[in-house]
Amino acid sequence: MVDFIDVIIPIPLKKLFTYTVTPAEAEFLKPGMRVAVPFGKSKIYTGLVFSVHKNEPAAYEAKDIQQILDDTPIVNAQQLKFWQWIASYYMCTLGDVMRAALPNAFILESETVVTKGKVAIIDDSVLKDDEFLVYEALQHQSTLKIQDISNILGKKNVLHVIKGLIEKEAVLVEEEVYEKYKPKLVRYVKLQTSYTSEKAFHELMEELSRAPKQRDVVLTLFSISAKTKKPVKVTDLVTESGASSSVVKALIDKGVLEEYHIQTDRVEYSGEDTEASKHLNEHQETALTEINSSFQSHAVTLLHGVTSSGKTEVYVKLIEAVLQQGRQVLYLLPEIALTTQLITRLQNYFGEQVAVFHSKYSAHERVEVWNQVLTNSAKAQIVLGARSSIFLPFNHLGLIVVDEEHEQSFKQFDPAPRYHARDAAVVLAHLHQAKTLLGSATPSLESYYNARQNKYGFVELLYRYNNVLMPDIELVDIKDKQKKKRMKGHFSDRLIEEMTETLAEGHQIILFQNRRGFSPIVECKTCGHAPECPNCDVSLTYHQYRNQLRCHYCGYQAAMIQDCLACGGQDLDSKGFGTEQIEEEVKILFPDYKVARMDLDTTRGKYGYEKIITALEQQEIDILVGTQMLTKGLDFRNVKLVGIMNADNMLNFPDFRAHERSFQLMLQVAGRAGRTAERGKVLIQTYNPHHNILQQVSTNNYIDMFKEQMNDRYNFKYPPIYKQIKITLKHKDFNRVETASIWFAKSLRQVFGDYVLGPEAPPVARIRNQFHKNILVKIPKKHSLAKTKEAIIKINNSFESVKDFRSVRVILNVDNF
DNA sequence: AGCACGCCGACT
DNA sequence: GTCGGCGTGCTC
Repeated sequence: MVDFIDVIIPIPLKKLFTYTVTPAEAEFLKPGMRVAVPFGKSKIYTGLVFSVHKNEPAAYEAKDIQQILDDTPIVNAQQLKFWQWIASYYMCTLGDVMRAALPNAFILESETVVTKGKVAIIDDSVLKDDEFLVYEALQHQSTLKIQDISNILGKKNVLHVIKGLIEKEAVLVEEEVYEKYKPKLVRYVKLQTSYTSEKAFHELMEELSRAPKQRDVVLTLFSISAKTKKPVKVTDLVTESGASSSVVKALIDKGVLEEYHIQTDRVEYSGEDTEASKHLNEHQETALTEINSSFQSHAVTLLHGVTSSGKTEVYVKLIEAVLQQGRQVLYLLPEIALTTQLITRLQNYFGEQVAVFHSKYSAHERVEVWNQVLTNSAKAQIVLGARSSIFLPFNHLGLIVVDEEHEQSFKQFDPAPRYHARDAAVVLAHLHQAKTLLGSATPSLESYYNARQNKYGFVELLYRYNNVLMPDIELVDIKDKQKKKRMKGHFSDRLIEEMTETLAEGHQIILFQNRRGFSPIVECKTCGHAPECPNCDVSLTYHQYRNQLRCHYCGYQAAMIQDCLACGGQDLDSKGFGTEQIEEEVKILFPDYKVARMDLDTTRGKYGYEKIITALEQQEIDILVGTQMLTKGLDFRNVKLVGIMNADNMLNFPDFRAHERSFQLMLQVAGRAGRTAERGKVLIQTYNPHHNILQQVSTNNYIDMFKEQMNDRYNFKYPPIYKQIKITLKHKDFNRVETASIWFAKSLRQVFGDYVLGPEAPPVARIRNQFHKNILVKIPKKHSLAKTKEAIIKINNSFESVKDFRSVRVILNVDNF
């Protein structure tokens, strides 16, 4: 009887792949272990064991596995279930999920390595030019990688050359697999055991009397180990003794010292002792009690707590209780809010038990966190992480906190799986029979709706900490101001007044400029021509600080043009206004104050973001101009005034959630003002002060906003009343996407009728030289989501069997908002 | 997704 | 006449 395993391969193929294993291997292998498997003609991939069985595949002969990579599973049974849920709900393959879930370092890939062939000397004349170059390079270097050969030949396609060389037996190729993760080892030294006796030690000192440096090192080592009674690191020894590391090396070579290595963690917390969690005020206390009782009847509870109400302290109390039961906690945050501010705050309470996991971590650091969670290490009882941390190998999860629940960045858009971390977290918690707490000052409509439907529990926290008043929000009609000539650039007289006053009092100011949808473009005043991206259907945006034109979609950059490309006119105008222009204007209006800017450009570096935040905290900045980034969970004590430069561009954004988002964004930004004793002030400049959303923002009226928006959602068949799936088709040939999308939409209409919208070209119809078409399927609550997806998959399958359509890329995006 | 196999234009 | 372009099909 032969044994088989089914494995997941990290490529977007719908099937699992079956390999043969020996009975001993079948006994050893468990689902969740990694194996190296041959795949295709020559490649070796990392597969993840999904099941071990004895069903021989009928249609083909299974290959043998190459190697087993783990001793114990690195993915547990609950995760595999979770992966399957993600794959089926978000309509992607298990391979896609595997790619997203496992730290990169776990996924080994083979690399083709070229070495010298058996025939020792080859007659040069039989080799072609390219072949000779490779052959010669191998005389100097024992191995070459495909990439090296590409570089040598200056070509991309080198496979033919290699093939020719193999035929002539001039080279051999092998597949080499690299273990990407190497534990970080720290060098330690100790005295050789033969010198540990007092007598031997004295003799050693005598012996070293003529080598004073070495003697010093040995003495230092002796004193450090006497003091700390712990292993001594080489680095510590070097710093303490002031000797160079070559002295230490000499001692090791002599056999006086012995060198050894201990595996260490890259991710280390070196903080003070933990402090006790704060006492809650009466409102927080009530909220906590309500959350706990809500958890009795609901697995998910939404906490609606206004900005600065002290939600974090409530979370801390909940987390403490869960930790006491010996269960793990996952604390999810939008990437951008994962700043040192919150991390240190939690570390102050929970010390070493907090592990952090986000995209700025290196591959190795991620593996370490993964392993800590997997082994339920004391160092990872609380994981603080961005959306991808839902994939960590939890085994005793007791609570998931999703903070800033309304943030759209919880949804993954680009590579599959296109999951929403908040929604996936609810499912994950369910698998662990854990509770989920969603927290926000401005809940998403879908969560609030779920709470009103009693699907989720609901708790409110409506008082700010220390009973600070909510900021006073004032709307400024800039249309009127323009008419009366009271605008200076983009600043109304009201805003300038308030700014002057605030600065005079020694407080700080935040100016918010929503960049999206309103970027500075360059336009010729003579002919109206604006330079466009050669790869995408968008105008290029002007970046002052490097005097460049850039495309936000594909990253294309060009030098700023001197004269119009169409008519040669010299009079160019940079339209629109971004953060840069606001910054310039502020500098002119308030030359005596320090202005800084926070947007994608200024926060690019590794600590760029932290630098600006710290500068603001230290009050080195008086006025901060920024984009959305400003909204995310930052706590600035001294900011008193917040100015929203233009509310209209977000309100008019072509998206069914534009109003909801504007409301959330404005209230979040407003929340940055006056977080301590003094009441903050918010000025919102707009052309349309009577807009309902602005009225609701100014009165902080969530309920009205909710009711009105829900009414729209109901009327126009949008989420959360209807579910929706977006289907995007991409191809470099416009006509092909056109016909393909019409065909696709027509097939969908045969099943779903009027619930299908499109095909429609998105606002930017061409990105990276690919034309896009969107089709939207709306699914009423009464229809089964599973059946709908089945039908879509069926249509997609027949679509793919049409020869002309096969090269059209189809992207399915479930809950595409 | 890669990667090999197979059929048509621009160079010696 | 070849070299190399990328359309099509398969991967246990």
